[in-house]
Amino acid sequence: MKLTMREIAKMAGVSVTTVSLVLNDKEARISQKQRTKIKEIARKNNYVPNSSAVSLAKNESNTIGVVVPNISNPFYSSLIKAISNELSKRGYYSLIINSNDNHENEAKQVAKLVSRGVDGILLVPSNDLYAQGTDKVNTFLNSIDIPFVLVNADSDLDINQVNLDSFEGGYLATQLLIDNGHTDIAIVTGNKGFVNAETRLLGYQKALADNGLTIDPNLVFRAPYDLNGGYERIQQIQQTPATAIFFCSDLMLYGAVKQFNESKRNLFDHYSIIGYDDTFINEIFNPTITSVKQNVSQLGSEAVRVLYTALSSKLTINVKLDVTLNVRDSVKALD
Amino acid sequence: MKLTMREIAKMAGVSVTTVSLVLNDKEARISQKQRTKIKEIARKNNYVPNSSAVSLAKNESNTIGVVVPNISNPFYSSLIKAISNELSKRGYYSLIINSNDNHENEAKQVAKLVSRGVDGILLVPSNDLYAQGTDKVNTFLNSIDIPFVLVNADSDLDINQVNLDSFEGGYLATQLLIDNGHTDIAIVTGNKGFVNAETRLLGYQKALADNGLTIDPNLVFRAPYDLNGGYERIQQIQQTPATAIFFCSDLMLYGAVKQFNESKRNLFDHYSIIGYDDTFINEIFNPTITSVKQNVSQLGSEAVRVLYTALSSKLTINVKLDVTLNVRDSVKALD
DNA sequence: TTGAAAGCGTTACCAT
DNA sequence: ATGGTAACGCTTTCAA
Repeated sequence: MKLTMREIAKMAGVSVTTVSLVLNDKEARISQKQRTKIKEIARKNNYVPNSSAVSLAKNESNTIGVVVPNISNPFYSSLIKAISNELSKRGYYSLIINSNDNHENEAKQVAKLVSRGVDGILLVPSNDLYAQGTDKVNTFLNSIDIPFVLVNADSDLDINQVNLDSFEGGYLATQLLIDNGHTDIAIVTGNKGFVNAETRLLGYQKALADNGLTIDPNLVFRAPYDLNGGYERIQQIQQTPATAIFFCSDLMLYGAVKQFNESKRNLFDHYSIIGYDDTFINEIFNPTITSVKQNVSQLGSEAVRVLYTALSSKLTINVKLDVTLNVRDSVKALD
Repeated sequence: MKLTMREIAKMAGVSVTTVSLVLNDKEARISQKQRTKIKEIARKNNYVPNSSAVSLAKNESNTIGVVVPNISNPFYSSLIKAISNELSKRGYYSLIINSNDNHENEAKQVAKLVSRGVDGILLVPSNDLYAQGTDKVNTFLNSIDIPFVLVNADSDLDINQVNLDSFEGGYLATQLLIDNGHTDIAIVTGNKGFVNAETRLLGYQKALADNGLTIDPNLVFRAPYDLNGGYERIQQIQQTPATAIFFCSDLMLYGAVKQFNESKRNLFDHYSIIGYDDTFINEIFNPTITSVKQNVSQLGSEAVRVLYTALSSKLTINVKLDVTLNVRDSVKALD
């Protein structure tokens, strides 16, 4: 059965203080004899500390709350994997919560996590939250009164944040299309306010401008970052002169592929295509799909690193990670 | 700052007992007046209970450990989503741990979870564990001395387990192929011992036998359930007279598609294909891919339900969930 | 209808 | 070098 320090103390004929000191490897002045004896007893009886008691006494839980919009989305699940591996490496447990991309639920979950006594929070915000506008976002962010870091999103606030460089992503993708001779380039970015949607659009626009191309607002489309978003927008894009399309998420791209398949056509025969996220499935398609590759595992480990320092210091850190292009075969030179 | 019951009690001019009773909505004999007054104070000051203290006092943590082989694998991430949503619905937190498909790490993580004081464990075992053989598996399973349920795998032991019916999956898939006139049907199942690998194979064999077809051992292939597994096996399958292939995971199937694409051929032109898991991407391919559909969210919620009853009772439950076939276009009649 | 107090398993301060 | 004990914030039994 569950053994307590008190019992070990009794067995060893010492006080609980001594046991605690020894079992926690404190630099205290305890004789080597006692040390080995106590440790031996603990080991033999297979002692495990009661973490609720430890948390209560130390007022810390060794647990980090991780809030994400959708655990099963490929991007988020890779991120979670990176985060939880890094956290576990540092001796922390992760309490992973699904906000279901709903800002009210998200707020509720964060509150519960705080009450639960987590030491800190890694917040991967929902699009639903960001769609509420900056004021709402800021109010929410400011209401979190324990150490936390905003992951995969930007904020003007002076808070800890680590994000991938979406501007660069938008720029690189667009530049590749331009380099291949395209001038009528459509973009399908996230809905108004959605996480990273504006930044990717800005990168796209800057690339066009830098190359002396005009920015045609009729080539800018918006949708949720999912299958359906792409499925619907591709139907409108066909009304435009676009020869190339930059989808700001691979899922959208797949949705477009599906739409074309349904009418027995091949999306890639009609357009040069570039996606975002570099989902593993991109190399399975024919042609293989060029996509903006985000280093998700780096995003996760940086987020943990930043939170870790936030746990013991007051200054805020703002990290922006580079992205690259994984060039494959879905972009063809326009002739 | 953090408010405690003691402070609320002081503000309300009552005892902590009363506060506790009220805030926990106990059926106790407290006047309605006090009730509203106390609740009001708590609400206004935004009181949240300290869960470490609650856990310590009640000797339960309201958290469940969930161990999975790979958080970012589409199948597991859907399962995690279902589990954690269901758990949260029942007021539990989930401590999700990645075993990285390594049985030693898996054992270590389970031990940590126990010491952490979780109320129970949902174990989705690694293939690496099952590949060690039944004895090792049983020893490990028997060593877990808190309520737990084995998820997505079978065991001869008298323990709680909930799994999808892999025999049925194998049978249905094979029957569909047979119904379409195929007699030389290759199967790529998991490696020896891998979770559900034998059962799917048995379903395949039974379907062949039931239809009076001979079971050709040369058409049985084994591989890890991943991209590479399919990529490699498809090269060997081409040496056989097979006209149809049953991949026991969609990932394997994608690997085979990739192999064909690389040599400018289309897998679906050469074979009737059926996969397993019904990953969302299957409807994006051309042709869309037929696959064995497992009701993952049901698997998750059943697992939670079983664990929930296990928390308060001693009898063990063994649940097997039906699977269905999601018939699309990748299986063609042989003429 | 309400309160006092013991107890949950630790930690950490203060003695000795 | 070691021990006593308050404290952490809550639940629960027993009394009033």
